[in-house]
Amino acid sequence: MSPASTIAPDAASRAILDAADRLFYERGIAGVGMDEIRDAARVSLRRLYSVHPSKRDLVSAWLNDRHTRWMGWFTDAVDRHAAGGTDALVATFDALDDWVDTPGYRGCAFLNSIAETSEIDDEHRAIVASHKRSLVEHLSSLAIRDHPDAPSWLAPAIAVLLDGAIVQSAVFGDHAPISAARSAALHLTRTTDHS
Amino acid sequence: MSPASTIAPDAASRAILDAADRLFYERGIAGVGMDEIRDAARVSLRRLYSVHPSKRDLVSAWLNDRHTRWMGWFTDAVDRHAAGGTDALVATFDALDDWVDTPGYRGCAFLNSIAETSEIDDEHRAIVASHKRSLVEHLSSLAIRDHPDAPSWLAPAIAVLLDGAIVQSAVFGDHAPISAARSAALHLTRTTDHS
DNA sequence: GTTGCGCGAGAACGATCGTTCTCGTAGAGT
DNA sequence: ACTCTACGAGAACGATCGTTCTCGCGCAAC
Repeated sequence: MSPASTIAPDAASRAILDAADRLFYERGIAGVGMDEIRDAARVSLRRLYSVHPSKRDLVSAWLNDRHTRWMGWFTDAVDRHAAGGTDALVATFDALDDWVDTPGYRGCAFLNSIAETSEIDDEHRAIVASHKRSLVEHLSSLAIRDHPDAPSWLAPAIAVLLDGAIVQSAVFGDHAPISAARSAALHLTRTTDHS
Repeated sequence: MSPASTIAPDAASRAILDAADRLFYERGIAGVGMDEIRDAARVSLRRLYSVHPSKRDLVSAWLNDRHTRWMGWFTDAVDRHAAGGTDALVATFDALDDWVDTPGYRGCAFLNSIAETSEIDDEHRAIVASHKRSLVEHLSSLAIRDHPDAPSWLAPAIAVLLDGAIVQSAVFGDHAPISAARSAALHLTRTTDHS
């Protein structure tokens, strides 16, 4: 099937997406050339372009891949922190706390990618919007489960707090915004339950 | 002093910063070339570089200029909306509502500028961090004035809600995140006063 | 064994862009 | 009037980068 000297196609695809994830996230989309993706993924430029015919296509594939991986990590981390008894909506900020400590933390890759592209990139915008929408939906399901009598704005407000804490912790480089957001979330979940 | 065929130096500086503001904000820093700044500002490339010796220098000057102008607009808008009797901290979201309706709204220029530069730009990061810090400080002064007994995390939490609402309204293109954030802010200001 | 196809390595191409240089000219000082 | 300076217009340069092309080799089919 495939010659021994070349990597299997699916392994190459995985390596490409991994390389794109690391490089695009740490240095921005415009700051990384296709040749750097090639070097990091250990594939030829020819194969890179045969899998992703353009950089925009690669960026779309990267965003889609990161969406599923990030959501998986996020739900796991929230479950883990909520296992101790803390409210799941509040535990989202504990998960965020873990993330910020990761070396190379640069905020939300989706928000960053939108910020650096001009208005022309409709496809990337759509992916980012759908990512944020599914985040809000996940928080809504948590809210309905744990706070069925809370007002309908609770989950969207938690989502706003989350995104705000993500970007501010990236700007300031510390955990202060997260802890303020967590305090607000704790207060909200405790005082809006039967209203 | 200055020949009739050339614009006065200070007027040229103003025109350059105005052009930079419109173009950089709408299309991103990397998406705008120096020649487009020149065309929009109606100056020569030579004068542009004599005022700002590099694009990074121009970006720094633009960020500093936008900081003072944005803070002026923001405090005015908050005062205007708070004049009707609404809490000043809550009125910040009414000001944000006005902003989002502005044609060409693309979120926070400072967050966008950080998102598109790699880690190398220490100067830009410092300007953005100081901008956000003075925003938090302004909110803190409002909180101390109107809610002296509120917990210390109230103002930072409002700041997180503000930034989250700014970026989410840019991503979704609607006012829903702002209204959710406003509801949360209203609830927080009403229920944390004597604790 | 020979032919042909597919792929990796990397050169090459074309566009973009930040920055500098050249040239022509118009005004100021004397 | 002459000269010198300063400036605008725009060409030019060099670097970067997305994308494609060329070359050469190795595996496979017959």
